[in-house]
Amino acid sequence: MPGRIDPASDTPLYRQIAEDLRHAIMGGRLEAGAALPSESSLMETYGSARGTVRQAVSLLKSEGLLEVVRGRGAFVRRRPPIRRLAHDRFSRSHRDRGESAFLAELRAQGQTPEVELIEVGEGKASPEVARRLGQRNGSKILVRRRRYFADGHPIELATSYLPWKLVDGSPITQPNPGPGGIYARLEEMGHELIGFTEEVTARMPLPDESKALLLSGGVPVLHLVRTAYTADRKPVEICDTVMAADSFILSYELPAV
Amino acid sequence: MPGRIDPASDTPLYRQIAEDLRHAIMGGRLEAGAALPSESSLMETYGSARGTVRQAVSLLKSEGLLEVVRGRGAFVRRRPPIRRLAHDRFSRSHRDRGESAFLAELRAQGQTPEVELIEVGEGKASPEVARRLGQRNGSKILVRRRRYFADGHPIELATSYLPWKLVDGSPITQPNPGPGGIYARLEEMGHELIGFTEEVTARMPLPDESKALLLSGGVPVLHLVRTAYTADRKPVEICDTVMAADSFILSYELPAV
DNA sequence: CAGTGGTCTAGACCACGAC
DNA sequence: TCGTGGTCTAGACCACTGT
Repeated sequence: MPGRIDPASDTPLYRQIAEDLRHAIMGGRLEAGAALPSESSLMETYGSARGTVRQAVSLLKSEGLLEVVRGRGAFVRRRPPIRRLAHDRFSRSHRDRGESAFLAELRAQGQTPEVELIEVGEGKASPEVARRLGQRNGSKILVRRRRYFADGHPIELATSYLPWKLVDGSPITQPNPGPGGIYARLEEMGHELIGFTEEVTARMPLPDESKALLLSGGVPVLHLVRTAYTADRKPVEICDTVMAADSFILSYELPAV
Repeated sequence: MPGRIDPASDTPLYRQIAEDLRHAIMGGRLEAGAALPSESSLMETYGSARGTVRQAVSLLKSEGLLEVVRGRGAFVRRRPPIRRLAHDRFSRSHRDRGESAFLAELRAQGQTPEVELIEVGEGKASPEVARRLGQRNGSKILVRRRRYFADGHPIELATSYLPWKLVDGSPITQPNPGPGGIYARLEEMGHELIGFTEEVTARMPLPDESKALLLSGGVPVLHLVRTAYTADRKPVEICDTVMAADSFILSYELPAV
C-alpha cells in the first residue's frame, strides 16, 4: 500500500504521511490494537528520511490515535472501557451503605477500585482555596491527597481541602476517616450537606500528572473542582480532581428552571 | 541565565531544557505574552543542536504553555478570558427574553457573540443519535449544524438532531427559528422541556476541528452531548458540542439527594 | 534585507523488548 | 542477538515577519 504521497504538493510530506496513516486507521484497514509498520518500513514505503516519518507518527500520537512503546512498536490505541460518573454519585444512600462516591461508582460497573492515600495533614490555604472556602489567605486547613485506581490502573488524582477548625479532632484528620468517607463524618458532626458545585475544564497534563496517571501522549486531563455546601450555604470542602480524560465520561442532569 | 543542564544526567537533554524553560514560565521570569529566546539563542545557551532545542520547545507547546508563530517567535501563552457555562443556561427566563443560551451567556460576560449557520436540513440518524433519541436506525431527522464565535474568535461547534416528525413544518426547520431559539419553538408547540442530561468528555481535536476552531497545539477540546427531555420523558433533541477547552469552564450544581 | 520558525536529510549511538 | 523506538548532531533549503 504505497499511499497517495505527492512530493510536489504544498502540504508538508510528514502531514501527507500522517493523513495516509490516519485514513488507514479510521477506515479500519488498521484495527484497534494493530501494530503500525516499523519506522524503517515506513521510510521505505514513503521514500522519506527517518526524521520525517517520525514527525508523522508523532503527530498521530499527539492526536491520541497511536500508542508507541519503545522496543516494540506503534499501535492503534484501543479505547479503554469507559467509566461514567453519574449525577447521583454523592447520594446519601451510598454514604449510608458506608461507601464513598468513587468506590460505589466503580463497583457498580464491575471494576475493582483502589485508593492510595498520598498525604493527610495540615497546610496553609492558597489564595484560590481560601477564596472558595471563604477563609483568610494562608489560614490553617486540612489537606487530604490521594490517588484512585481502577483495576490496578491509576485514573484520578484528588486533593481535598477543609477548614482546620471544622475538622480538628475528628476522624477526618485521620488517614482512614471511616465508612462512608469524609462526607459521612461531616454529616455526623452536624454539617448537613445540601449541595455541590462542580467546575470542569480540560487541558494537557503537566509532567507530574502525566507520570502519576501513566498517561501516554495525546491524552488530556479533565480538571474538576468540587465545592461542598452545608445547609447554611457555607462551603466546607474543596475537592480538586485531575482525571485521565480517556477514562471518564462526566454525566450531569439539569432541571429546566 | 544558563540554567541547570547536566549532560551526564540520564534524563534527556531536551527534557532538561524544557524543564528549565517551564520553571522560567511558571516562576514568572517569563511573563504571559513574553517572547521566548530564539532557537539559535537557545542553541547557544544550552550548547545543543537545533533539533534538540526544537524538541524542548515542541514539548512545551504540546503542554499548552507556548504559542509559536512562524517568522515571529515563541510566546508564553496568555490564558484567554474565560467563559463560564452556568448551570441555569437553559433557564426559561432567558428564552422568555428571546435569547438563546449561548447568546445570553456571552452577553452577560460582556462578550460579543456570533453564530454562523453551517447547515440546516434533513439527514438520517446514526446509530448513536438514533439510540439517544429513541428512534429507529437511519430514520429521518433534522440536522442543525453551526459554529459559535466570541469577540470574533471561533470557540464552539454544535450540531443538533431532532426527530423529523416532531419538527416538520415548524420554524425549527428554517435557518432562523426565531426568538429564543429552537427550545422556545418546541415549548410553543406543546413540548414542554423538563430537563436535560449532559455528558462531558475531553480529547485532542481532529484536524477538521482544529481548523474550524483555529486551535493551536496543546489545546484539547471538551466534547459535550446534551439531551433535552419533555414532560413525558421523551428525548426531543440531541446537541453534540465541541468546544475549545481553553475557552470554557463548565459549571454545574448538584443537589444532595 | 536579516531573523524567525518549518521542513527535510543522513548519519550516529543508545535503551529496550523479543527471541 | 536483532529489530524496535529514543535521542542527538550538522547541515540544508524554504516561508514568513519584521525593518
